[in-house]
Amino acid sequence: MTAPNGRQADATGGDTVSAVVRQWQAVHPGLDTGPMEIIGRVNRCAALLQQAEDAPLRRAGLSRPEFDLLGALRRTGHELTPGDLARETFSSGAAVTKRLKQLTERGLVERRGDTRDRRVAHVRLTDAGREIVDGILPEQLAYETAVLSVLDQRRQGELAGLLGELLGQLEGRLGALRA
Amino acid sequence: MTAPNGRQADATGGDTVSAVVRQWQAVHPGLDTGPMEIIGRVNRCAALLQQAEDAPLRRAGLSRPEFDLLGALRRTGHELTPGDLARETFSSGAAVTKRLKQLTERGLVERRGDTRDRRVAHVRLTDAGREIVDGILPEQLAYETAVLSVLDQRRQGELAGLLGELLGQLEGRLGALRA
DNA sequence: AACAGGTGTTTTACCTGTAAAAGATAGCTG
DNA sequence: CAGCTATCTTTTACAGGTAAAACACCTGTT
Repeated sequence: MTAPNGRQADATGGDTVSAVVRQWQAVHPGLDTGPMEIIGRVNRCAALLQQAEDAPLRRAGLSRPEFDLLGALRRTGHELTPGDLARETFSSGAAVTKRLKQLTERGLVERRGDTRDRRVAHVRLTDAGREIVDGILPEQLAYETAVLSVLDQRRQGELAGLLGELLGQLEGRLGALRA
Repeated sequence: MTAPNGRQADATGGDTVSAVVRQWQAVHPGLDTGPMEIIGRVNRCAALLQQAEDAPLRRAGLSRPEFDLLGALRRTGHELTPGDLARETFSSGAAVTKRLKQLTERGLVERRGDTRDRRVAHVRLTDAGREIVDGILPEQLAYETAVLSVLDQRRQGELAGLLGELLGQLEGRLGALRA
């Protein structure tokens, strides 16, 4: 039970999180460690997936946040303001400013000022920008498909569904809880 | 369908990820967006949960990485070297060094050199360190329980199980895929 | 018209993480 | 035992994010 070297054992106890949970149980018996089994795993999956995920992006010299920004422009299909991009990519305005600076220098996006309201800028993909997104996306998705293929199709569907429910609820209520 | 303001609609389409997927489908019809529905959601859930999760920690003036480090010491129950801590918390050695510096200054951990091998250090919790972990952990878990309660018990179990399977596979194979 | 307050964006100062190199030490090998 | 290589940890240089302040500009009010 006390997994000697940190090596994994069977199905439900095969990840590092369950080993951590076992350790906590030994130190604080009876502790309700239920949340860890979800939150701990979500965090760890996110970390591992991002690491793996970045491989195809790196080849194009893009970080994931940069790709997210370009992707937002591509999938909406129209110009977005820096503020829109911040909302769309869930990052701060300041972060968007910095990324836009670099992406503009690399010629992947262009900006123009609004004619009516001179505070706002409109950002759009250049041809090079659109090409790079369209080139990477399929590779990216293929790579992700390969990574996820460790789970059979049915489980992938279940997982996607459950995560969607959780995320929908969190997005709706988190503001409420935080207040 | 094109959700006007970014507001969510029904059950399976209620999160931002499904809105993003719909946008991609409109631009690249037929694209296999399956992976996004898992990976995108995992990433976004992780981001939201961490944000929410930190609330009880902040009251104790700890960041999550700091708490993870202290937690590793607490749950293993014995001294760990910086290298052990890096492995245990999935962070780089350099990051551990920095965190240890701060935690030592705050009197939450102590270090002593190894007598045999003078390269290695051994880190342990001080009484104050142990108390802070034991004080926060229940609050932390209670908070997480509340956040997750948007999902009923059965779904939480299913989700934990699926994530465990995925994580177990990823931890086992990711090294292999990366090679 | 002047201004008060609000909004969109950028700047500043700072904090934390990383990769790569440096530093220090162990332990094998000829 | 001198030297080589491997290991553990820290340092350095730097990239990238954030919060808060600063800017620039709009808009409704008086």
